[in-house]
Amino acid sequence: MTPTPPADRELKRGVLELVLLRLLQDRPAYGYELVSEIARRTEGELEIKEGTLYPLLYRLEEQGLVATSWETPERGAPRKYYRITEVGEQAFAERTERWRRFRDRVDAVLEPGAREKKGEE
Amino acid sequence: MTPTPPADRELKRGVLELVLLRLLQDRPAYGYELVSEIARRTEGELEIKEGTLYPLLYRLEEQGLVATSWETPERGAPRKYYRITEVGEQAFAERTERWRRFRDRVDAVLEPGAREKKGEE
DNA sequence: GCCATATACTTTGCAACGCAAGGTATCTGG
DNA sequence: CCAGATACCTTGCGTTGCAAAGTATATGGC
Repeated sequence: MTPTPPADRELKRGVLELVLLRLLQDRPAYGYELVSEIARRTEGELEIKEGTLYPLLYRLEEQGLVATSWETPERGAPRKYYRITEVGEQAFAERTERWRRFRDRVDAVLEPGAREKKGEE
Repeated sequence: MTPTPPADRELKRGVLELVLLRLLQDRPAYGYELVSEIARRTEGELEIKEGTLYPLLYRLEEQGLVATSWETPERGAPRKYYRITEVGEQAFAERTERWRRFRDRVDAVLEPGAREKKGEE
């Protein structure tokens, strides 16, 4: 018996990058921090594991949407900070638009009262 | 060279089954018909190919969410009709709820004005 | 000093699923 | 008879979330 059916796995695909870019818009952050930050900001709905986050960040970096820099705090292990780039901002805008269109289309289909409304009956 | 990077591909995952169940709520339909029906009802946003649809339908059938029956029209090739089951109706309700929660969480994070609103500043 | 624990990053291998590409069979029209 | 539309099915691949395991540094208790 799963505490809360984590069947949402597939739902996350396609929005995780978008969500990450959004978080980095507020301020640069390091990976380990983002794991809990995502869970908090999405109220656990999009909780991800390290095995998901790091490859995801590498992809964003490859695409030039984020840039990195190592920083060594007074105490604790070194951190790799990620910040959003200009290109990343543009990508964020585009992908947000895409998400909204997608979301609206799905909602329109799900709408119980929709039922064709094409005119004919 | 992909004409338009099908980045939306990943977005579809997780909602396609839901959308299919929704369409079958209106009336039973056969596979080939659903390909164009989905495109029409979602204004092309969730357009899918046969290579996607059929395996998807098999999965739904395995899960007992839809049932099938062959029908041979007066003219044309035989058709395999899919209709939603009782279990399918329940699954639809649950998954719709899940979609709404997911959608709202994503929207809440994207919201430009959100910026923490935790109380502290 | 040593070891458990927490922090922080990385990698490997697996499974799910959309899709391109190809295949089969039936019917219709020229 | 054959081209094309209809309708269904299958194989193989790429992407990506995740479990699991590994590395390294710092801290506190003994």
